[in-house]
Amino acid sequence: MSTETTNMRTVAIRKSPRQKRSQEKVERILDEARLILTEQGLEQLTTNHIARRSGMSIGSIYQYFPNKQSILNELYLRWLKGVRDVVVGFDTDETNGRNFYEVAAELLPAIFQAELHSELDSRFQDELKKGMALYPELTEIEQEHGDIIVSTLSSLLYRVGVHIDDETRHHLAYFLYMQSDCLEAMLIDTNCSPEQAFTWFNQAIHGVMQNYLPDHDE
Amino acid sequence: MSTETTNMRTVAIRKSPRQKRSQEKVERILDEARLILTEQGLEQLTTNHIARRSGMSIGSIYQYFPNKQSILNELYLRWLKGVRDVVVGFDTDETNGRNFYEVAAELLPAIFQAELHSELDSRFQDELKKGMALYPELTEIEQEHGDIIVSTLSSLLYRVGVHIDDETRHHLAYFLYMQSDCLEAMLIDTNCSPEQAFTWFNQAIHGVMQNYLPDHDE
Amino acid sequence: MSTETTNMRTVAIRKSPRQKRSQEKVERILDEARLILTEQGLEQLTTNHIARRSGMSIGSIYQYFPNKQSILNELYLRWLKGVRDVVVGFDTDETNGRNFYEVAAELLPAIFQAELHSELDSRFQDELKKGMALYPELTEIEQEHGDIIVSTLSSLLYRVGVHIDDETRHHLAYFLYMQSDCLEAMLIDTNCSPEQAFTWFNQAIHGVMQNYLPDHDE
Amino acid sequence: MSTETTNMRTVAIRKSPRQKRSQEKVERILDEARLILTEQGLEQLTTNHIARRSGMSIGSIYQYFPNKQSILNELYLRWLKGVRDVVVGFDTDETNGRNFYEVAAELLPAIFQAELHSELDSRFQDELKKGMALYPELTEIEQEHGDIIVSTLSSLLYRVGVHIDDETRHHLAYFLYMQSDCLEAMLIDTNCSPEQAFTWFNQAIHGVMQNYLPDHDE
DNA sequence: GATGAATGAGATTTCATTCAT
DNA sequence: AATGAATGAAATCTCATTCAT
Repeated sequence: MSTETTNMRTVAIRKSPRQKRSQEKVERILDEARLILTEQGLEQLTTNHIARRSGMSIGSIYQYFPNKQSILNELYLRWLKGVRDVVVGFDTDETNGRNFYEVAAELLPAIFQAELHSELDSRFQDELKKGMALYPELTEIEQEHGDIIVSTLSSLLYRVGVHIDDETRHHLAYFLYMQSDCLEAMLIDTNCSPEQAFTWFNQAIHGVMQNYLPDHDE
Repeated sequence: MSTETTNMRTVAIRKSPRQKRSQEKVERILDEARLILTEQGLEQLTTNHIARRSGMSIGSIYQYFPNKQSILNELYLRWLKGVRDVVVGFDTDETNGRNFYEVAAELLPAIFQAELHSELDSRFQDELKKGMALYPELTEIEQEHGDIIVSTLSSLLYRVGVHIDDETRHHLAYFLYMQSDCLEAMLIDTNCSPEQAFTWFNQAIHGVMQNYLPDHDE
Repeated sequence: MSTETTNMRTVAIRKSPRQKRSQEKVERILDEARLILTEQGLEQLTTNHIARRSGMSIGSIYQYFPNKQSILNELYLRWLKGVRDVVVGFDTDETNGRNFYEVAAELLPAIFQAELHSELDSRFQDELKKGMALYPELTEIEQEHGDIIVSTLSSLLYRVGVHIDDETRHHLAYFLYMQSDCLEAMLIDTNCSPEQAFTWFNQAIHGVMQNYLPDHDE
Repeated sequence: MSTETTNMRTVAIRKSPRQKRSQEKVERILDEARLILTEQGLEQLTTNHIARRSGMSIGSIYQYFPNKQSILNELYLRWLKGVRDVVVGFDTDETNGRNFYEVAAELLPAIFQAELHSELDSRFQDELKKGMALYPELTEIEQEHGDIIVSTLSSLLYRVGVHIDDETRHHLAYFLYMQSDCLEAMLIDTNCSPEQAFTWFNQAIHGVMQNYLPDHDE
């Protein structure tokens, strides 16, 4: 009965919440779950707890979500979507031929903002990641998400003039994705000034990218 | 009831195991716990399970560890110590005045090797991360660990000639620490060749460090 | 707290469904319940399930039945009625003075046929028995049913000439009822040929009845 | 998710109760379960209920039985064993060549006594049978049991001189098994005198068996 | 010191039934 | 009459921890 063999459960939201009332309830559940995660951590995220705090009955929770994990799932999906939308938003013809460093200078802060609206969200994100460790399904979701991000970044690289073989470009995109992750960690975990951080990461990225870009610098 | 204050339990090992027998028991418990974690996952890591597999009684476990969490704690501490030792091992007078890039070229692979000895260890590490999801104390341990690593790297930076103000050097050390993390993720998650990855990360590090290092390159 | 007094709930059908529409709804509920029982088993027989499948609201179900149990009750009553009707159908003046063995030779197969119309019904019957396991009231219904059958058989015995004291005749009727049960079990559980089974049971019945019947055989 | 597909669970007793203490606990649990079944019926047989009534903690129940069903299982197994032992006890060379009716006259009351020690046991038996309807595993147990009984009876028939083909003799054994069941039902459900009942069933059996037995009667 | 039986809080989930709309 | 969202009691089972022996 190792984790790998956990039988796949349905984790989709139960009712397609067309009606406003239903939608509100779903939101209330998710909001409360997010608050518990942020304030008390994953261990305290029990179904009873969510019900009590959101002023609903435990039965109501199960009217909207088939099981506890699906709540975590939904939170995670929404979280990732925010980030993905930002990146995908840049993947248009308008980016074609633009200067990479300019695009990066816009993209990085945008991603950063999408991920972290507030300090609270950083705790929330941590707890979500913990949830990922526990529920393999969440990891799958993240992998898909990561694939999309990296593919999009790869496409972006092409648009700004990186015309190398697909595989290397893909790896390069992954490298950049990682850098944005690191930047985020640095801003969260240390009191380093954003300017300093941005400068360093730009230099780091520049150190690699200068070999792949046309000579915009001159 | 924020997580930090939730459990103020004692998680240190119970008896300073001076006697050889005691020490052996502690090791047996930890070994068995590691095996269960690696072979069967965190879900199967129950105190009863550990007791049965290690041929001891459940009561004996509690003679040496105040609670289950402290076992995970100890495992995690030892794991981190391995990595830390590598870094700290470079923090000697012998490093004074050495070329940074040379040191980095030795340090990065060493860290990488310390973290992942084998495939088994990667499973073990995953399960430890799950443990972190459930026991906030483990997260604290990791933070302390990170602090030590970063401090040591900062000290290393000084030794190789980065004589800037302490805070900035500390941040710079953090930046380097993150880069080693990224490198690891890249090698695990993609099929990028190690050479390629090492090249990129060296270039990235170089992009930043060249501004802080004396001109060794010439 | 003996079982008999545990639930003194109303289990009768709620409204005397004079109106055609109401009657139709009652039938729809019962039909759907029977289908669920046959196709999916007692575990899936939930009020929500019945409501969804019959295209009605859960509230409507409770308009026509005071509780879930009363639905099972009604199904069971109808089922038993089928068998009872067969037996009662023989309890008319036309049977007066007929040869017992002739009557028995008609009655036994008729009962058998009434109980088991098809394979589906055997599943349905099984699931009803599960229901009996959970709802003691169903057992009471079966007892009443048995009483009626036995009384009717007793009356039949009188009609064919068994003019012994009432109590003994009642017991004799019970004996015959049991024999039909055994015959059924034998035909279901073994691959014994119906002819063989009928022969044996006729011989068994004959062994007892010959002492109570006028000498038709000669 | 019909009953048939219920995944087979372990239903064996958990600890081989070598120690006296353990054995006593197992007995206490089973005794209390039997009492609940007899006094309150299958619906009231919950794990919490058993724990409370037996003055043990719910955890203790699960120390000795892996799940609720296994308790019912054990009760059923023990019950059946009593009956089986009686029948099998007759299946020795000493029975060879004995008069069938004599053997039957000893066997039937013996079976009857083994099944029903008291009035209470009849209710207990009823509830066990209900349990059978709910838990398919119990049905399997009963089928095996029935097979053993019938095979043994078939062997007995051979010993007393019924030398017909195996299949028919097997069916005949089944017929006799059913008759003992009926007799039991009659004595439980009606106030018919045991003498009367035994007489009838002997006559019934005689009606069939006279065709298969050597002429002991003369 | 060692044992392991006993404990019981607590987690997830179901589903009959109610009642405001 | 009809609806179906809301309720919450109740059921099964786990497992960290204690403590009498």
